[in-house]
Order: sequence, then structure tokens, then C-alpha cells
Amino acid sequence: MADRVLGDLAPEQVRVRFCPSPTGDLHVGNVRTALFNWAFARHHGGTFVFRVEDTDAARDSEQSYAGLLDALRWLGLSWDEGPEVGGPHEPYRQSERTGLYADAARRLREAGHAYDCYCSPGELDERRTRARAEGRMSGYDGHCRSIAAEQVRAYRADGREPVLRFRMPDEPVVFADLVRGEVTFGADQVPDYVIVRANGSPLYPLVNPVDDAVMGITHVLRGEDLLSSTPRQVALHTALREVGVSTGAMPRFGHLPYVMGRGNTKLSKRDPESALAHYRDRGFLPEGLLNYLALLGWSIGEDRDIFGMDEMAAAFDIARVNPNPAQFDLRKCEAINGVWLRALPAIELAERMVPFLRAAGLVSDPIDPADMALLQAATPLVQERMTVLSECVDMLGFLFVGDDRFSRDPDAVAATLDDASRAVLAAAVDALEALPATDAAAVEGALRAALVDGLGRKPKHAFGPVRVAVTGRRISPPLFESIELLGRERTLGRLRSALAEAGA
RNA sequence: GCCCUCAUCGUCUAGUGGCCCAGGACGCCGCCCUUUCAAGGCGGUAGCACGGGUUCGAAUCCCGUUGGGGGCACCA
Repeated sequence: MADRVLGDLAPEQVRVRFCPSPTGDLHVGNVRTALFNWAFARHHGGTFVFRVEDTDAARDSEQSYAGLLDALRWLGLSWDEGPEVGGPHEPYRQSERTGLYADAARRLREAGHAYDCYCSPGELDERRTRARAEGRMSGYDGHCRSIAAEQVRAYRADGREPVLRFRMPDEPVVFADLVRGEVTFGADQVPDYVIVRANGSPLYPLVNPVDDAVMGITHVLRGEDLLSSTPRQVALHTALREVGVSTGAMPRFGHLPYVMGRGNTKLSKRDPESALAHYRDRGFLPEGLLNYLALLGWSIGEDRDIFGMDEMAAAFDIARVNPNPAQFDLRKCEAINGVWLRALPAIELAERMVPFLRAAGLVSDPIDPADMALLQAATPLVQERMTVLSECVDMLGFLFVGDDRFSRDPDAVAATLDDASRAVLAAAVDALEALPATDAAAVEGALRAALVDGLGRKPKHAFGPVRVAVTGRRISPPLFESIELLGRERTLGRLRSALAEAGA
């Protein structure tokens, strides 16, 4: 029995592709699609092709193209063929392959698989509306499939420029989806569709199957939104083989479930929470984000949520992808990111926090070696308190900010620096001034003796005001270690200024 | 409207006819630890959409209903 996924293919013959269009930011749904393609290729030892579908000059941008490459690199989803790495099917940007599409279009037209269509947008629209009102599918009605030469002349005399339409065969299209099983579309359900614009530029429904065919793509793993356009692609691929553009086998298709946003609405590119850049800027780790995304529609096995991409590649099976749509759950994404963040060696975590501290203006570029040493010493204090890297700004800012720019959170001040806490701060000043060493243990001993034993305060009410005075926040890394890192003089300075602020 | 598609705790999932009065994770709740916040430990809450079949037996197979999502562009 032939393998349902591979057919007669040897594993290493597998060729998949990720082919976004450079319009706007990559969103997490796209990333999930890229990830599953990548994992499928790596699992089988096949080839992961990265192709850029920039056929819409009006919407594509160079900036977005650069962003695409940058995003994939950041994620660590390495491609075997594509921009910057080259490959046997260069170029990998469709805007540079227009000759190929023009040739394919010409052959399809000559063989009768495509025909000129002169219908105007207005006419199309009117017939569409009518079809819908009559309970029929509202796609193209085949008006220009066979029109008299005389009629063509009349249209041309009218100044009309034709589009090229693909002629769908009159049989139903059936294909075995790798995720969903057999899917059937009736012959009357898939209308003839435009493959070349009136201005001569090719459209996605032509360009995408042509490249898949020419590049020898064996498996098409893409979003569920493309499911209903698959019959077109199947029919076109058959025609391409007939006219000699393609010699390869029909690719197998697998349609991945949607990634939904909050409230079970389709994740839209306009939703800021969907943009990959948003997660990157907040300080998600690529390994955490990818781990979470892998869980949307797939699982590595029972009772297991945390795994690396090498493990995913080893275990990935497209036939085990779950067909139902998955809602993106930010909380779980954060939780998983937190696990990865805690698992990082402290020295590496420190490195990864630097860009965030720099962006906040807390360290210089390049970072001062003394600051780097301080950061490395402070990292273990915050590692298990963070879920995303950007949190280091709030948590460690007090160590790096200059005394002239240091400020306290007004709510924290209002809540803890009252009259009663003045005695606490004053006692803390006295205790620290008298202290020869400032290691955490010594600081703790001195403060406990002075504030808890001496003033009879509960630890919570003894250290709270000190915390706000020194770090400016009610939530901070452990207090005594923080004081050790801050140093005696700066700590005393802050205690005194807090005393003044409390109305001394 | 027509077509396609999906359906297990609030969310992501395990489950491929008996191992399931359904397991894990996130969240939530409680307790422990505790200088804040986390982390960690322990315990708890909560689900097979509905109705028919098939079968000795159904979360698992079939049909229908309901509900969700998508497509029906000179976007991709």
C-alpha cells in the first residue's frame, strides 16, 4: 500500500514551499504555516523552498520583502532554496519570473485551456448579483467561453481589452487532502477564473501553480482559506502538464486549520495582536513563540507541551494535524515563552535583554562593560519573574537609570510612603550607614534587626517602604540582592530622597 | 443565497470501537513556601453540541439537525 503522505516518493524527494506576498507584516497565522512546512521538510530530509509572491505591484513593497526575510531568519526557519541562498530554480521572486508566466499563459490559450474574456466589470457585477438572487453560485457564468469573431471585433472596436480566463473542465474535481481526507467539488461549483489581467500581468491563480509545477513542489501545505481554490489549482496543473509546462506529478495538498483571534474571528492582518513584529517587540523568544504555534493544530504526543523545533521536526506528521480551527491564546503563549525564558542560560538571557534596555535608553550602544557585568549579576534575580524580555525594563531599570532620572511610581509612593513609614526609612538609613559590608546577607541581617526586631514591624510592612524607596516600584527583584547590586551609596541616596518625598 | 469545511473542559489539545463515569497544558480557585512579584509544590473546578442509527460495546463509524469558519475578485 502506497504511503498516504509520500506516495511513491522517497522522503528526501519531498519539496515544500512557503510563499507569502510582501504586503504588510507577517502575522502569526503565516508563521504557523511556514513552521509546518519547515517541519515537514526537515522531518523527511526534503527541501524547504522560500518563494516570494510579489505579483501585485500596487500592494507589494520592498520594505515588506525585507521584513519577510528578517522575520524568517529571526525565527530560525532556514530555507534551502530562495532569496539570498539561491537554488536551481532562481529567481525566487515572482516579479522576476514574468516571462515564464507569459509563456505558460500563451500555451494554455493556444491549447484552448484559456480564453479571452471581454466582459466589463459592470456587466460581471450585474450578472453576479442576478445569479445570487436566483440562488446560483455567483462566479463567472462562462459568457465569453465561445463568442463569435464578429462580437470580438465589436468589443475591440469598443476599446475593450480582454483578460485571460482559465476554462474549468466539466468534470467534478476530487482530491485527497492530507489533513481532511477526500474533498469533492462539483463541476458547476468552480467557475472559470482570470489568470492574466487586461494589462497583461499574471495573477496568483496562474503564477502559484505554475511555480509549484516548475519548482517540482510535491506537497502544498497552506491555510484553510485556500481550500476552495484547490480545484482550480488541480485543473490548472493538469492543463500545464498537457501543454508541456510541467512534467512533474500533481502535488498533494494539506490545508491547515485557521488560527483565530479573540472571540473566534479570523485573525486579520489589520489586528495588531496578529503581527509577528508585535511579539518580537514584546520580547517573545523565537523558540517560545514557535513552540506555542506548533501546538495550534498539532501535538507532539500525550502529556507534552514543551519541545524544541528539532524535536518537532523529528516527530512531525502532517497526517496528524487536527483540522479544526484554533484560537490564539495569548496567556498560554506567554506561559510557554516563560518556560523557555527560564530555561535559558543566564548569560544568554542577559545578552537577549540588552536590546530592550538599550531601546529604553537605560544602557548605551554598545553596552558599557560595567553595565554588562551588572546586568549579568542581576539576571538570575529576574529570570523566573519574566515571561517576555521587555519586562526587564521595568524590573531592572532602577539599577541602570541615573539618579537624576530616577523616579518612583506615584501609586507605589502613595500606597507605602506615608507618615508611618518615615520611621522605617530613617531606621533603614541608620542601619545601612552602620553596616561595613553590603552583601545581601548582611543587608538582610541589618534590616531585619532594625526594622522587624527594632521597630516591631511585620516583614511585609518593614520591607515594603524600603523597596519602593530603593527601586521605585512595589514589585521588584528580591530586595536585599537588589541593594547589594545598587551599592551602599546609591541605596542611601534613594532612601534619603524617599524620606524627603514622604514629607520629612 | 450557493458551495466547501469544522465540531472533546473558558482556550489549545490527547483520544483512530472496549485501556475513558475522558488524560495533559494554559486559565481560574484553594493551600504550602515567602521581604513584593514571580517561580515551585500540593489539591480542586470544568468538556465528548443535539437527535437518530450501526455494534455485544461508541467521544471514536454512518445519517440528519444545530452552531462556527471560509470561498464565490482583473487580492494573495
